[in-house]
Amino acid sequence: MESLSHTEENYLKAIFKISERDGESVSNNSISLEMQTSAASVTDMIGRLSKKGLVNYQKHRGVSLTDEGRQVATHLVRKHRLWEAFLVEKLSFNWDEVHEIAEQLEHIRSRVLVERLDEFLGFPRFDPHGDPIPDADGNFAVRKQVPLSELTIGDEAIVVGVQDHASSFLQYLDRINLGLGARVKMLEHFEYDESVKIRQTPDGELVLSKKVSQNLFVQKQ
Amino acid sequence: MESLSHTEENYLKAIFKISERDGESVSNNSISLEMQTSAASVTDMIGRLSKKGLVNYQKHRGVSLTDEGRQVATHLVRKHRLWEAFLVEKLSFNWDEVHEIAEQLEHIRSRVLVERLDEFLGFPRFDPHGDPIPDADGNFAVRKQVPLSELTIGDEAIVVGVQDHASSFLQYLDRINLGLGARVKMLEHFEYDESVKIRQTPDGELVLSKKVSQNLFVQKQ
DNA sequence: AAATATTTTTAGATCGATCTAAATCGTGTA
DNA sequence: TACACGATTTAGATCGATCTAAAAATATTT
Repeated sequence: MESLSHTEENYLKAIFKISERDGESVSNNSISLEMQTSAASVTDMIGRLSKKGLVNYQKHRGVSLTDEGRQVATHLVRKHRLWEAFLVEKLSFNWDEVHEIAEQLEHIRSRVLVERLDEFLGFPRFDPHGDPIPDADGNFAVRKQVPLSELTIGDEAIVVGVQDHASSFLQYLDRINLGLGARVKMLEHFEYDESVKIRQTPDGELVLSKKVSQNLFVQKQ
Repeated sequence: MESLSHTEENYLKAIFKISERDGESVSNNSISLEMQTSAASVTDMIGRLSKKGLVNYQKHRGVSLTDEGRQVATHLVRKHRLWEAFLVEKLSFNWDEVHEIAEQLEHIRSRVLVERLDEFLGFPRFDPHGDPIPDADGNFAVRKQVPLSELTIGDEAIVVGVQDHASSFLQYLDRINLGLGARVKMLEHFEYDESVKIRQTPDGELVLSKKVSQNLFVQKQ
């Protein structure tokens, strides 16, 4: 396999991401949205990826990853998340600062580098945002997590991830001192605006908006 | 300054390298040789770099880096060598395995990443091959080093660098256990083939070919 | 089902990076 | 000095990645 361009890799990653969210078959439109590019460019690139056996494609029928395409995509996700872990754990970056840099680092080509990095980091299973780091075979750890908004009164849980990765959200969480690993207990749902009140043990009580509570993943205790 | 393509960066690095070796003004030919590309491509790229103010150029007159071009080039060298140090010091790569990977990593764009990496490595002043790592302002440490071949009988010295970076040379040095930091004493010059005999303290005596002794840098004690 | 809207593809262009082949420039030597 | 050779530039093409505008296909709505 001749090696892929950064662009081709980015398309594969986008298709992977969309099909995780919306199902196997992905529309041209959703790709052009995700990639911030024109539909015409997508059609063009899909043709090239199809010729290389990385996606299944018939005109007007949507596109899906082949096994090989999925493997490339998950390896990119693996690299991206390992680099994010490196930046946060070793170079003291904050979790809202690492995406852009990892977006570049994920294209570095060296199988042994990735495995050495994994080892250097102590084989982390989740990245700084709580997203699972796939293993070398592309398998993702699964965790029974739910949005914090879905806890019922009295439930106790631990914050394990975020749905939204926007800097502004991550910085907000820093500001209220609610990060991964925080222990929380659901105290109250307010019907009016669907906000919730929680107790963060041991700190104190917090009211979180609907948007915030839906974008935090927790694992029930 | 809009950011440069990898290709543009590679040209700047090549021009920097050649002008370090052969003097300020660099010929199209030497660039095409260094970059393994056609003379026509070089003319084309030189035009673009010139338009961006990174090189001084007049037709048929050779090319030289502007201050800005030199700054870009030294920053690339800085990144390359810091990443090499990282790969060897932190990820246990051997010194003959890191060039290719650093060649990719040097293009990662993030000023703060470079400074954090430098700090993480403890502000190393030399890379795993003994080459100086320029500081953030592009200044290179200078060291009064000479090729081992130039030592006179009785001179004692420490191996501080290599001229040739070829894997085969580095692996040969590993094989004979002569690495950076080795203490050596010049014992004898053989006129016949210009090989030399040295004592490596405390290990023992070694005969090195002309080629090897010319490609090892030492610092007299 | 027909009309309308949306999505996708095609056509045709541009731009960066590259090539080969041909033309031109510059220099050292006969 | 003029010629010839090597170095450099120009001309013209290709390829990947992108765009806009127009055409075609599909989906939705009345």
